[in-house]
This record gives sequence, C-alpha cells and structure tokens, in this order.
Amino acid sequence: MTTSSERAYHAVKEAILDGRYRGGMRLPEDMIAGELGFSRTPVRDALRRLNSEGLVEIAPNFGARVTQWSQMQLEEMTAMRIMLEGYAAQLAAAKITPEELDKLLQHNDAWETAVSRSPKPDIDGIANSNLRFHRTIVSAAGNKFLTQAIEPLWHLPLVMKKYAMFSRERLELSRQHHREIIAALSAGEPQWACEVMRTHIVAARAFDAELAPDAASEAAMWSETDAAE
Amino acid sequence: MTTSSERAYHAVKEAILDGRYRGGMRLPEDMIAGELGFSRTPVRDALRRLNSEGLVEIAPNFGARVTQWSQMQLEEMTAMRIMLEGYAAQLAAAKITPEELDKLLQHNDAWETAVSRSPKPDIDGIANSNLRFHRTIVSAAGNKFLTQAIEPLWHLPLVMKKYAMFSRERLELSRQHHREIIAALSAGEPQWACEVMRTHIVAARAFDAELAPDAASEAAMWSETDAAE
DNA sequence: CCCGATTATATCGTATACAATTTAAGCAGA
DNA sequence: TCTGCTTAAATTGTATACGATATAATCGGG
Repeated sequence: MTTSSERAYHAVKEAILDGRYRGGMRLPEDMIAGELGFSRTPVRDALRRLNSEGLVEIAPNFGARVTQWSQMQLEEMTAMRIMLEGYAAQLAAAKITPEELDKLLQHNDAWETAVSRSPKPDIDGIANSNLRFHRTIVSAAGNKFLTQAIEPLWHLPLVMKKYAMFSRERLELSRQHHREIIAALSAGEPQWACEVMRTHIVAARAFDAELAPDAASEAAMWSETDAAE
Repeated sequence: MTTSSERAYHAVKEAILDGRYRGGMRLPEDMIAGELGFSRTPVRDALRRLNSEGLVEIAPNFGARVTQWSQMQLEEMTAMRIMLEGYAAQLAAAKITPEELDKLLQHNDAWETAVSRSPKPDIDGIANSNLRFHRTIVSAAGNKFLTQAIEPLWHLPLVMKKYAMFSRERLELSRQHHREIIAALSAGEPQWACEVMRTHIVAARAFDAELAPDAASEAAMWSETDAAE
C-alpha cells in the first residue's frame, strides 16, 4: 500500500499540472487535507516535496502557493532543457539498449496515433507520449543527477499544454525530429543525437514564441491573486 | 526567529558535510530529535528536504540514511559540473555586475589567504571560500533553475574535502585558474569564461584521480553498515 | 546444529491538539 | 476620508499519542 503522503503528493501535483490549481493560488494545508480526506501531516509532506521540485512556493507561517513563472523564467527553463536534453541524447546514443530503443519506438507510435486522431489531435495523448519519449532518452543516458535536474523542467510544458497551439506544420516537424532522434540513437551517433534533440527543443520554442506571442506569458502570469482584485 | 525545521535542516546538513554523519549511517528521527532537542516533526521536515537534495535517502517505514555515492556516480556528478558551471560562467560573463565582480575578488583573496597559511594550508578555509567563489559566478549567471541544478553537486567536494590531497602544484594551478576566470568575466568574454571554468573542474578531477586513485572511492563507499560487520 | 515460524523491538506514518505567527478587519481619532 | 492602532481570524509550527510496518531476536522443531 502506498502511503498517504505519496498519494497526496500525486493528487496535488496532478491538480497543478491539469490546471485545476492555477499559478498563484494558495494551497492551505487544511483545505487540501479536507479535499483528499487526509490529515494535515501527509499534505504537509506533499507540499514540501512539491516545493523542492519548484511546483509550489512556501513562505514561513504563510503557507504554499502554486508557483507562477515569469516570461523570463520560461526562457531560462527552455535554455536549460536545450543544454541538458542535448547532453542526455549524446550520452544515450552511446549506451542505449535494444529494450530502451523499443520502448522509444512504442512511445513514438503512441505519439503519432495521438497526432493523427480525427477529427482533432489528442492533446493529452500528445503531451503524455511526448513526455515518455523524452524521459526514456534521459533514462537511457544513465546519469542520475542529469535525470533529477531535468525532471522539474518538464513541469512547464505540462502546465501549458492547454494553451499550446499545435498547428499541422508544427506537428509534422516534431514527427520528423522524433524519427531523426531515433535514427541517431539507433546509429549510435552521439553528436548527431545531441544536435537533433537541441533542434527539436529550439524549434518548439520558436513555435511557442511566434504562433502565440502572448499565450505563454499569459498562462504563466495569470494568477489567482490578480483575479481576486 | 528561524523555525525549528530550518535549524534542524542546517544542523543535519552540517553534520553530514563535516563527516560526523558518514555515508550509509542511519538517521532515525528520534535520535536526531533527541540530539537537537526538537520533536520528530521538524526533524522529519529536515530529513525530507535533505532527501530531495540528495544528501540522504529515505526508505518507507525504514527511515533515512546518509547517501553514499559510488565511484560511477562521482564521475557523473563531475561531468554535470563541467557542463553546468561552464554554462554558468558563459552567462555570467555577459551580465556580471561590478558588485558581483568585487565579491568574487574578495572570495578569491580569502581563498589565497587560506592557501598560503603557514605552516599548513587551511583546508576548511579553502573549501569555504572556493564554494563562495563558484556560487557567486552561478548567481551572477542569473538563471534560477541553473542554480538549483548545480547546488546539490557541490555536496560532493564538501563531503570529501577531508580526504582531498592539496599538493602545492594543484593549489598553484587552481590559483591561476581563478585569476583567469576573473579576467574572462571582467572582460565580458563568455566563451573564454566557459572554457577556463571547464578547464578548472576537469583539472581538479585529474588531480583527484591521479594523486589519490582510491581515496575518492574509499571516502564515498565507506559505510557505517560495512563497518558494523 | 541448523532452519523456519513467532514474538519483540525499533522505527516510521498519521492524526490530533495547542501554541505562535501572520494577515486581514474593525474601529477610534484626526 | 484617511491613518494608525487594536483586535479577530486564518494558517502554519511543533509536540505528542497511537497504530502500522519492517527488521532483528528468540524459540521450537527437524
């Protein structure tokens, strides 16, 4: 049986990533405890854990609120992803196993299925399979500290998936990138893998910036506090 | 007044970095609480926070123990430092302020003083001023996520400072590196700064590996568990 | 003498109670 | 009406109690 702390952690995390708990919203321990049917203790554990992952911020004697990122921080996160995931792809190319490659193919199949669902692409499906795809590569890189450094940076795209504009061009380009990444990893070419991965993330950033210049900052900045005034 | 959780956190962290709590040692909440004069609650908070920083590992219904790193993980950590601190130096070169540069000079002065203390170098002084030196650069880089990713990687050199061999050559080389880093940052040369910083860390790794081939792994692997058997 | 089951101990997981602190509200006075 | 102080409410910080779980020790059988 999983502990209450664990379940509280996942429940709150999911609520934040789903957008039910929005940036800036306060998260009183009592409230969460009431919603989930636990006491404050496990909720406290969960909030502090989320704090260390950067999803919530805690002020002494005041409590937790959902982190809201500024436009500048969004750019900082992306810059980090480019560096770290590029490195991950490089390492993975040298040591990825057939099993991991197979898993990668499966996630990519799921991704393509979600993309070509009619009449509209399956946004949740895209986000989930995409995350698994990237996570598999980082895992294959086999550096525990790299994994820990990257994980929090994936919160951003998940929080913002609802605001993302997935044009047909963008999806087609991502599809090509995914396939080329798989090719580079299969071929065991570290530098190739690194550069394609960087391209993949940079291109996504460009689409976010050009197609929806304000959506990102809006999504990030929107706060419960502001709304109340 | 700082909270008990905060103080417990710093107390335990210091004990680990000082080597009083060694790798593999169990840290029962009751025991720590007794030593520090707190109840279990704040100690629990502290241990979970240290867990997320990687200094302790927690198993459900078993408790916390001080993390011990394998030789491979030590290498992974260093590889991460090379990448992240190189990037930090690059960013810092473009935006460091005169105040930060001044602070950097002060930490370097302190470092040189500690190095040339007679009759023997001041190991603690070296470790502390060195950490402040590096931390100032990362802070000047102005990327919050970069800071968070690097901080846990500094635990390693602090835990191992007592085992490190600081030969005169090594200290002299580090001195030159520090000065060149300052020069590159002053000149606002990102690429120069990045490469010197990488050199600095790689060189340190080489000294650790060559001068004391087993000390590192010994320090890392030595465990309370093993000793008891 | 060794091995498996059972009890005992140590430790954590969670709930709850109360103290401490911060924020917000209300009120008096200028 | 606005400012400053006092009071009230909300929320966290900490201690403690009890139940749950894993590890270690003990005991009986082979």
